[in-house]
Amino acid sequence: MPLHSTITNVWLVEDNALFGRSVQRVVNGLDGMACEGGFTSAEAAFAALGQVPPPDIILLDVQLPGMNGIEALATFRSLAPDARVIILTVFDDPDKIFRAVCAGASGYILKSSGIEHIGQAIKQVVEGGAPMTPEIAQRVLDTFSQKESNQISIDDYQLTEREIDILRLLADGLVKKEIADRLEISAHTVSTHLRRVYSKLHVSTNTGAVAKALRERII
Amino acid sequence: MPLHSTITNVWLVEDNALFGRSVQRVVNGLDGMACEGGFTSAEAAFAALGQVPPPDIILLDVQLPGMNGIEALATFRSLAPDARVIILTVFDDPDKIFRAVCAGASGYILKSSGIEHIGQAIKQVVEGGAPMTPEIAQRVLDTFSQKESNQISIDDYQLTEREIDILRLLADGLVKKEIADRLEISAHTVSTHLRRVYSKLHVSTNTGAVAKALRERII
DNA sequence: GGCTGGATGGCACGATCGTGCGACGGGCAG
DNA sequence: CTGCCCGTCGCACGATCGTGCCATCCAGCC
Repeated sequence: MPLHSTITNVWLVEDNALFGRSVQRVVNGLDGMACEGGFTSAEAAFAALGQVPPPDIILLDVQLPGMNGIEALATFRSLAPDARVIILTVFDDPDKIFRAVCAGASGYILKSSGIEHIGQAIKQVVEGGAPMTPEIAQRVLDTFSQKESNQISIDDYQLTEREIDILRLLADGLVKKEIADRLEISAHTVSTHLRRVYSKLHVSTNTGAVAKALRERII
Repeated sequence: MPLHSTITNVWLVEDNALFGRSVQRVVNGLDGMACEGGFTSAEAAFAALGQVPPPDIILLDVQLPGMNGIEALATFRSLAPDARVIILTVFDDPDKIFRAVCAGASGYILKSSGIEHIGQAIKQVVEGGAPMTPEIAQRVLDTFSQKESNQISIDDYQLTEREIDILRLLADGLVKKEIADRLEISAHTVSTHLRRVYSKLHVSTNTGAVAKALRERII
C-alpha cells in the first residue's frame, strides 16, 4: 500500500555496539531507508519516543540489559502503535520467538542469517509482510489450528464463489483496483461482480456490503 | 525429524503437464526424494490413494480442473492423514492461501519463486516447518493475535465517543452526507472525524474502517 | 441445437470519498 | 496563562465509486 513517507525511518535497539554499528551502516546504505535512532537499551528508546517522531520500523534485540526485548515489545506497541517491530536475535529459539510474534512482532531476523538479509526483511515488513522462518510459522500454525474456527457461512444470499472472493478482499480494505490486480482481472470485472453483490445483499455501497457480510458471517 | 523412511515419497497434483514434468524432474533429482505420483486432477489422486501407499508429501496446485486445490485439501487430509500438503500456485493471493493454510496445508510455494525452491520447501516441511511468504505469515498472525489474549480493543484504539458514533452509522450503510444530516452537523465535520478514525485504526477507506471495527467488535 | 448463468471486459457520467491545507471555541491539566 | 485535545467547519483537488448499458466466452443443462 502507499508509503506515506518517502523514507523508512528505522530504529535499532541493540546493546552490542559493534554489531549495532554494522547494522546501522547496512540500513543507511539501503534505498529509502535511514537508521536515525540507535539505542543500547529499551528504556533509552522509550525516552526518545517522547521527544522525536516515532520510527516506521524498530529492530529490537532480544537480549538487552534491563528490560528484555520481548517485554519491551508491548511497551513499544503502545508508545508507537504505527511502528512495526522486527525481533533481532542470535538464538533460534522457536518458543521465545513464537511468544514475541504473538506479542505483536511483525517478524524476526536471526543474526546468524547475515546482515544482508536485514534490508530484505525490513522491506517485507514495510509492505505488510511478516518474515519468519518455517519453524516459527509451523509453531504459529499449530497453535492456530487448535482453536477450530468453523465457519457457519450460511449461503442464503446465493453469492457465487467469485463474488465472495471479491467481497472478502473488500473487507480486507482493498480498493477495486487492488482487487483487480490481486485477482489478475480487469477493474471493470470487479465492478461487475460487485454490482451483483450489492444487488444480492440489497446495499448500494462497498461499505454497506462489507458490514452486512461481516455481521451475518457470510464471509 | 521422523526418519521412518529413507525416501520421501512425493506426489504431484498439477494439471499443467509441462510444468508438472519439470517439477517431477527436479524432485527426482533431489537426494532422498522420489516423485512417484503425478496426477492432473484431485479426483485422480483420490482414486490412487485407495490402491497404493500414501505419499509423505503432496504438492497440490490450486487451479485444477474439477475440484480445486483448496477444496481437495480437506479430502486429502482425511484420506491420507499423515501426508503433508504443500500448496503450489501461480497466484500470490494471501487471502486464499491463508484459508488453505488454515485448512491444513503445511506450506505453500509460488510457482513464480522458481522450481529450484521446491526441494527446499519439501525439506522444510519434512523437518516440521511450514514454509510461507511473509504476506501469508502476516495474515495468519493477524487472525491469530485477534483470538489470542486481547479483548482490549475497545480501549486500545482510543476512539472518541463522537468518532464511534460516526463509525457506527457508517457500518449501518449510511454515506457521509446522511451521517451529517442524522447528527445535524456539517459533512466536513464528518470527514474530519473519519480521517481521525482512519488514522487510529490504521486504515484508509471507510470500508476498511468498518471491517476492522466489526471484526474487533469495537462497535 | 438452444438456453442460462457465471465470469470476463468495456465506456461514460455524476456522485462520493480521502486528504492536504487550514480555521475557531471550549474545556481541562500543567 | 499556556498548552493540548476535542468537536466543529471550510475549500480544493484528484482518486475512487456506483450505475446504466453494452459485449464476448464458456460450461452445464434441457
